[in-house]
Amino acid sequence: MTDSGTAAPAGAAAPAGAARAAGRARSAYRGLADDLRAGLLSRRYPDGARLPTEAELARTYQVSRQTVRRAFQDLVAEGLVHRVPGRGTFAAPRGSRYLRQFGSVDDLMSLSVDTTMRLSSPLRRQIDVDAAGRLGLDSDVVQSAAFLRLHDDVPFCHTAVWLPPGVGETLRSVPELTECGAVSTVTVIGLLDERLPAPITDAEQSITVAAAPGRVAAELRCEPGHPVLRIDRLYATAAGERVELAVSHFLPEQYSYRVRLRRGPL
Amino acid sequence: MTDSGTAAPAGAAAPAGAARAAGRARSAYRGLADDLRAGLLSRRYPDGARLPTEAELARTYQVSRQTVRRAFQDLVAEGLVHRVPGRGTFAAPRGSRYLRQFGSVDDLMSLSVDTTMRLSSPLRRQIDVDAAGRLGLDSDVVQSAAFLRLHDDVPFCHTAVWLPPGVGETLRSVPELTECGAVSTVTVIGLLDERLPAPITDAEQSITVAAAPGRVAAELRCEPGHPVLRIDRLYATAAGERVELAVSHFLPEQYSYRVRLRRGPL
DNA sequence: CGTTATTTGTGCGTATGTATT
DNA sequence: AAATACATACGCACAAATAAC
Repeated sequence: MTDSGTAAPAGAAAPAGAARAAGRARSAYRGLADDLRAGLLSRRYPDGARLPTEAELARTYQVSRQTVRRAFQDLVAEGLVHRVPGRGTFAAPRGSRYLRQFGSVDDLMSLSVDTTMRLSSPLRRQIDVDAAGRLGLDSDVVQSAAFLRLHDDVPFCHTAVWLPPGVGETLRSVPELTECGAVSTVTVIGLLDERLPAPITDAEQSITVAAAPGRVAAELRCEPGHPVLRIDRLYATAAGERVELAVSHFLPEQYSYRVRLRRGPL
Repeated sequence: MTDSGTAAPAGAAAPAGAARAAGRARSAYRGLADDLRAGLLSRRYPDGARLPTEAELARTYQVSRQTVRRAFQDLVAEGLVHRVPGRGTFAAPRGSRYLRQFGSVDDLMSLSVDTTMRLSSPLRRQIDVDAAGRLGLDSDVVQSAAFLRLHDDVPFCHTAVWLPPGVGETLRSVPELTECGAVSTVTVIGLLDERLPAPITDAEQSITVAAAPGRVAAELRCEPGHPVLRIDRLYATAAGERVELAVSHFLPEQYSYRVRLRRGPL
């Protein structure tokens, strides 16, 4: 047999043929990719393990080989598998465990899994030429807030955020950002992603060393001028609209930044 | 007309029909992706500009619409374009200019575009339990070297590298790594990529702040203990074989690390 | 050594769905 | 309502790499 193929000269595209009990539909290839991703992250496919072939998956999932290929394209792009012609598809080493899976925007959003944030300066209107410039605004008006991030009640990071006025308005009713001292596990970027019409797809980071400014040092309980890791992040939508500038100072004694990089073409 | 399509019931795959004067072939969709990528990086498509439609590209490049789609899939994965159903395909903002295009392994290889490296400690066999452990070796034997990276003859980074013995052997005949004081524009990772059988596809980074160790400080001409940006990089092949550990100390006054992050699924 | 079977890679045609204009 | 444009899905043919024989 050449491909898979029962007969069906032209597949009706229908929501996606196969079963789908609860959740929303998604597409066939995404569903398959989700399944495989789960297997990879859960170590059901250990490091280096060979995954089923395209033909096998096409049979068991009752989809065409092309659909299987489409699913694998995403997994390759995510660095979860690598493929070798004539040999097969293999689970990429090191699934997750103690290592941050991959430097992605979603990672930044889920930073809060085992940390909490405590608001130290509530969201309010402000004039800031520099921040407005970096956000690409015409005027100098921004909205800004500041908070600490804690791990086991110990502060390890101070973050200040600046938002375009319109974007800040959408967060006006969020108590986590308006009541001084509020403790929560939200992230600003997570809140924005739920409220903005366009999803946040890009983040630009700049990482360097800085001397802790007075106020930051006071809140982090270190001496002013103590060397800290400074990370600036500028978030944007796919269309390039900049929606948040965040400047964080991390205590290096308690934090190191990890990323995993992949190669471009394949 | 539904798709593109002249007739040709079953396309002969042939090297790829169209023109190709000099270089090696590649595939049709990669060639198209290369062309579009060049146009995007060169600002021929400015920020937010709308690119030709799938149908248009299929016509002008004499390929099927599927092939155009395949090319766009890569560009989307690279974050160079974003697509909106019913509207079109758009150049992602901020092509390159003063900003490092994207945090990828290739970036690290081409770090040397406007910098030079000067060998301060030639490649030689050595015992190092820690490095061997991080490289996943059974024995404690490694090969190691150290060098400075210069910009305008000013050192801004000190790097030490450790290699598994077998990997180090492949670099034995490279004068840039064996003659003390040698000045060049190579990168260790670039040299390895040319010589190893398997390509290097992964790099894992850890970034933190450190006090400059004595020897590093002396070579960077700063006081010992000066706060510096420390970046550890562990390179591996797709199969997970670790081939190089590099520990770099950057003078933060002259260097900041920039990365651009993209969102996972789309 | 070549032959063959397996497995992924490339290219194309087609049909249909959905979002936007 | 219609046209445009991207998204999904399927099928097919052949190429190229790999491994087993």
